[in-house]
Amino acid sequence: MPASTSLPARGTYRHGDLRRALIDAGVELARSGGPEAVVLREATRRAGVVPNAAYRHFASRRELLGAVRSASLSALAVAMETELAGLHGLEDAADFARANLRAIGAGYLRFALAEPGLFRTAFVVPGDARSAAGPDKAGNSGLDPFELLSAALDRLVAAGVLPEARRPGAEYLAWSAVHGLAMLVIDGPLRGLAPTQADTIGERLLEMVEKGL
Amino acid sequence: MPASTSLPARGTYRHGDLRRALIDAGVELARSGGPEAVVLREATRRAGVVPNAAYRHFASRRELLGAVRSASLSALAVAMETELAGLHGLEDAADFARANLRAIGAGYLRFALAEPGLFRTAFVVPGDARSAAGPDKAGNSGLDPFELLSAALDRLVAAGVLPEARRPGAEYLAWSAVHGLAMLVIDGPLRGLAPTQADTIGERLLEMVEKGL
DNA sequence: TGTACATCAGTGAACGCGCGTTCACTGATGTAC
DNA sequence: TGTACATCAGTGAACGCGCGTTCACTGATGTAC
Repeated sequence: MPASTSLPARGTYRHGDLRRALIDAGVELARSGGPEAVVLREATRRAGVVPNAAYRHFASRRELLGAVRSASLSALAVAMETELAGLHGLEDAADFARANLRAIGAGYLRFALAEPGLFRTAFVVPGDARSAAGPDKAGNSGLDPFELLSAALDRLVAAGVLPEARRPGAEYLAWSAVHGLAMLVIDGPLRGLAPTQADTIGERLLEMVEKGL
Repeated sequence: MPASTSLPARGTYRHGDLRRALIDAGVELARSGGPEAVVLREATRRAGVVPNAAYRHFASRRELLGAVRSASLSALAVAMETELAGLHGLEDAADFARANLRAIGAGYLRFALAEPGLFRTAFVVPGDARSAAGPDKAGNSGLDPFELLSAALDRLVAAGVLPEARRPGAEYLAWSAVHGLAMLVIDGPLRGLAPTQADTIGERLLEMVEKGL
């Protein structure tokens, strides 16, 4: 006898790890369409489950989106860490600290260009208040994107490149520059830019930040 | 006899200038809720007209949104021009050129903070291809926001502050920095920031751009 | 080791909602004679 | 100056859509004895 179309494709009544499956589906949706594409019904469809089954694991669509947002931030952190890991052969502490900050920025930009949907999702305004740092937003190092940037700036101070007096709030300046370029290129008026052009501008932007900070 | 609720509130059958009224209503919607709040049916409701009447003036919701977007860009240009007009008593051409660029940036940031909904609408990706510059996006000077920035940078070169070699593409660097801060503050993780703090960071950011450009 | 039972993850059906858009229409306006 | 008529801006009714969410349910699992 043929399986009814309304019956789940999986053989068992229980799913196994529906929460995980819904987040994964949500991430895929976010990847291809940004935060507004994270539609609860579609996520359940992809998980092979009836729509309201989601409410066993999330109180609302917003809560699912929040989980997807954390996953996106975590992916961003990993991209930044990957870029950091690529640094090599820099003996001088000052050079290393500088390269560090550049790597942070380059990783950020690279991720934004490679995964615009996830990038936009990572920065959606969370519906619930609780948006404190947490391990679900972090990369392999345990630091989230903001903390990675802070660490790079601290290293810059430690190496004597950035005067201590200019350190407070420096996150916001560096972050603004890089975030702005990302936004303009993936979503804004610089949308048409070829990836190589975007890279070039990214280089110059990081140069400007380093010089102007 | 009481007016039927489905009849228009206005006395006459013809509206007068429905196109204008729909754009105005759309701008109000964008002001309070950003681009996604520009809902065709709500705009017609506010104009006191039946939903499909909008199709006499716009081919689709997207087209209405496009008109609202142009109006938002125009408002941004005006805010920048207003800031420029406030400059006074700068004899030295170099000082003036520098103040000029700062005013452009400050106007941009001020508008983003004062009208986040319109700001976000101004930078929504237009559905139709034709997004060329046009008078509908411009301020009183006839220049749109991007052109205002370009002009300020040109002045910087003319005054000998910015080396000619660094001029090409400088728009993107300056724009990125300011746009990024705007985004982080109105929509992003810096949402909670007090306006005075935002101003302070804005100042420092413009300093960084000037120094790093 | 085997059985009874509580737990609770997922089902099935339905809800109300507001949206964008299409259709055939009506009646105010302005122009030609 | 007055009348006939074409134009086309706005009406009225309806469509299909997919969404988030609620309800009472069913049946697989794991635990207590």
